[in-house]
Amino acid sequence: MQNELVSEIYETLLGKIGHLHWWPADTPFEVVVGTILTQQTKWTNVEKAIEALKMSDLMEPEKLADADVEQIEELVRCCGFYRQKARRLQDIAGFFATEGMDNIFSLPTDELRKIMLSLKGVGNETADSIVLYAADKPKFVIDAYTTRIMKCIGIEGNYMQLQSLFEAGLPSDVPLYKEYHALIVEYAKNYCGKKQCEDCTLVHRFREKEVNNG
DNA sequence: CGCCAGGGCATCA
DNA sequence: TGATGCCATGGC
Repeated sequence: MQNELVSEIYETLLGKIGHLHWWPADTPFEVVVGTILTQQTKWTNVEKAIEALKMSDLMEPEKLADADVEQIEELVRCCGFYRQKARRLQDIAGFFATEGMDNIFSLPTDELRKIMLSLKGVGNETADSIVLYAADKPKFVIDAYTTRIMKCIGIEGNYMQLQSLFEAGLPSDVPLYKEYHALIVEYAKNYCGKKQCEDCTLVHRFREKEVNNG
């Protein structure tokens, strides 16, 4: 039942928006940096900060870990919460510099997720974004947009419940997970206001289906 | 000027 | 488990 719904939403979004090439980055570590910086911030700000870090030759775990935190603060200031983010970035960089990113990313998916969650500044969404977009392992990312859209359609749940719902309704496929999450974000950004859903044709479509079915 | 952005954490009930 | 306040800059 709900498994079909998950697939149908994907097909609808894909037809409406088309394929996206999301989260372009030169290295997996750059993706990790992006997951922290993008928290509660627009991606255009993150691009500036990433570029600034690269210009300062800090886009490597060892170099970022050894940098002055004040310098990192200035480079990521445009992303907001810059004092927290600078310290958290440095902590994570230190972790990867010590453990070796290849070693960490070759761990089993669930183990990797747990380790990422143990880092300060890494919650459910950021951990899953790292697992999926940096380590290329199948974990479906749930964000505020996903929660909002599903609630509009009539399905509520906490993070893990929604993640289980999506993963149960889809083949365990990394490119699919990546694109689906990207489609949800792109759709919601343009069509779903925080309060009103009047322009949300996706919601209308599935509400009609629901009415017709029962 | 007010609102919100691809969250997470400490604190409290 | 769930709700609340806080972190903070930038764009519209």
